[in-house]
Amino acid sequence: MTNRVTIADVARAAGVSTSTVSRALNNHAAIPEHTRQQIQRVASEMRYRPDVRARNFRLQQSQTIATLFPYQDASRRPISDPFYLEIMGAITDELDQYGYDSIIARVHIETDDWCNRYVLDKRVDGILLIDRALDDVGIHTLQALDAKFVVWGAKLPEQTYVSVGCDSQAGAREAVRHLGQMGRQRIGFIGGFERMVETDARRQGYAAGLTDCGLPVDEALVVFTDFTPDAAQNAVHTLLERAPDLDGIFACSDFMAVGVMEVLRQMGREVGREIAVVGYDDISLAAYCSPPLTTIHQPIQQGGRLMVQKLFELLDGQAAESVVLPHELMVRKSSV
Amino acid sequence: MTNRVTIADVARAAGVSTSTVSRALNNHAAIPEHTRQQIQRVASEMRYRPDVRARNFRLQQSQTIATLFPYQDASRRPISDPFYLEIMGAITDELDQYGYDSIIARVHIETDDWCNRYVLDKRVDGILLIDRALDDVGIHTLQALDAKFVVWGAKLPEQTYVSVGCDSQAGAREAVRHLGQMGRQRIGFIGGFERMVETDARRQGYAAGLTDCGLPVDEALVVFTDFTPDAAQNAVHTLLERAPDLDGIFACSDFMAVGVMEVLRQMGREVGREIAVVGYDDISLAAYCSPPLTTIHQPIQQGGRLMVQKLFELLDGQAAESVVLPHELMVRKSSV
DNA sequence: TTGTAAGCGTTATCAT
DNA sequence: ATGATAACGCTTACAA
Repeated sequence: MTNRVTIADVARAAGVSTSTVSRALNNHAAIPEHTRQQIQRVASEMRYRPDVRARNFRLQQSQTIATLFPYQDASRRPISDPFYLEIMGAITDELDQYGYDSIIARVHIETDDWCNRYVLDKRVDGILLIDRALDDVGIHTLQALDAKFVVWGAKLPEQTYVSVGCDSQAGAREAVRHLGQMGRQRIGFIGGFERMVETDARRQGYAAGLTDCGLPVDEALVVFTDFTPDAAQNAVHTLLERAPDLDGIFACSDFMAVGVMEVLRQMGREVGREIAVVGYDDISLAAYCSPPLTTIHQPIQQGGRLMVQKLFELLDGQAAESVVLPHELMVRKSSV
Repeated sequence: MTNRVTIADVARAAGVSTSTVSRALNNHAAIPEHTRQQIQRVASEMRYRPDVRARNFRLQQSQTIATLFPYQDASRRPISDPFYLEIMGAITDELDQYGYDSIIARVHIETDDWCNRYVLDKRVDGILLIDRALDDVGIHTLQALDAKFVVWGAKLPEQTYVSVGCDSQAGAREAVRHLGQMGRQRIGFIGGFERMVETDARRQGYAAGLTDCGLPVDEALVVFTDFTPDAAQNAVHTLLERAPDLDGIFACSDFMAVGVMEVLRQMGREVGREIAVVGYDDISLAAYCSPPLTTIHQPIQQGGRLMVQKLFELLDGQAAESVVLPHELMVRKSSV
């Protein structure tokens, strides 16, 4: 209904062929300077804009990438998790620099039919996957399809694809070691879906941290649940039933940790003094909780940017390397 | 490099023409049941998938909508604001039901060149705009282009487009009235970019609420700043300098309110008793702050869903009506 | 009921 | 340096 001005209209107005217009507009070398400027002037006067659909179709590209957030029915980390949102923002901003659009969607972790939708249907040129399952069927399919994608997370031993992220195991280990150093003896673990890579790694790091401190690993102190403050609150009750002498909690995300702190407050247990709490992610609100939350900082902005850059290397036919980003323990009031 | 199976391949394999395949795959009425099934079987055996680019191009559609977040350089509400993220999640989920993709992007409030990118370039079929400026150039352009779009926010008096959202003025008024009823006398206002519609409306509601309570409106108690916790912290300092007897603060977003509470805590001022704080949005963390944050609840999920539905009505050629959603004062510990 | 052919708007090949 | 023309993969008149 609008934009009915096509390249043919411009060609007619400029008295040349569509090929010449196309070349002029794409700064083709064979077009002399003055012809190019002349055609570009006509085009802009006519308010001509190439139809990206036609262009992408012809060029067999999409100029779009998909940022996908896996979820699992039972333990569905909502897309409203601040960590997700922050990395989404970072990715979107970086993509914008490249003139690419970004599709955001949630995909079920147990299936790979979304690979069809995004890869086979040619909806996007590449995929950014935020987190993954231990034996991720979607990733297998992406590889089988020879799709270009980058995964958020640390590089796994046998990994044959590109990932960008922090070493969750090391981060969790450091968090728990910190709790131990503060004199905590009975430290609980609250994680998300057990089969997600990051949760699994943090679970291992938790155990390693306890061992580092000479503390026993008690399975009763490990709870897996939803990635939500609500679920985390229930987990706290469970933990306290199993271990009334609990004096420390390591939560797999700040989003959860916030719920943990709130329920403790409601129970009249002073966070920091009675029970220390450490989270993960260092979302922007972490420093503003009360008490401010001790957590493992992940360079989210940098990570998002890097994922995009790596993806473009892949799209460019290069062999990109995975990168493990540094994390940092942010000691705040919730644990001291 | 993959998916090189086109409709022509299927036609050849099935011994029919491409038109017949196309019709069979699109459940065209003229194709007899058994032929259809036969062709569909062949297609799925060959793992055929239509190229959405080609299909959309031919159909002159995009099957994609853009969810755009306006920002302004000076007062750039970051896309990481939990409210933005939550509504983005709601929209994305609803869009998924329709089989549509959602492009997420930030657009500068002072320009309208993004209209070219999304509308003229035919990148999307419609637009969801989250918030707007008082005299929004982008919206004017969208209307001039006859684009299909829905805006988040309450319906303005002269408004000739569709919007979905809560009545910010009424919400703010209620928030401030609540503070007044709790005996607060010196209530400050911390808002975002002054020329954004929602901030402006809340500013007006703030004044109305004060008047309702028989309190004077003091311009010195009104501060406009960035939509971030950091900025809100500075705003608190400003307010306290101007009015050391400040006993209440109404912040335009929970994201800001969290920063407000933290800085007050750092200053040793007890939130709730000494200074009451009320936020806006009721983001998922609001109930988990400490103290839990009194705020104006907006039905974000419902709002996102409704925006999508309204947009599809427009795309369908219908004349959709704006809808004002109910808000609700959530009284929590930060104000009592 | 099915096939032929045109066309969506662009770029690329091959001439000239 | 530029213009015809084909082609990208699909849908849809129009014919048969």
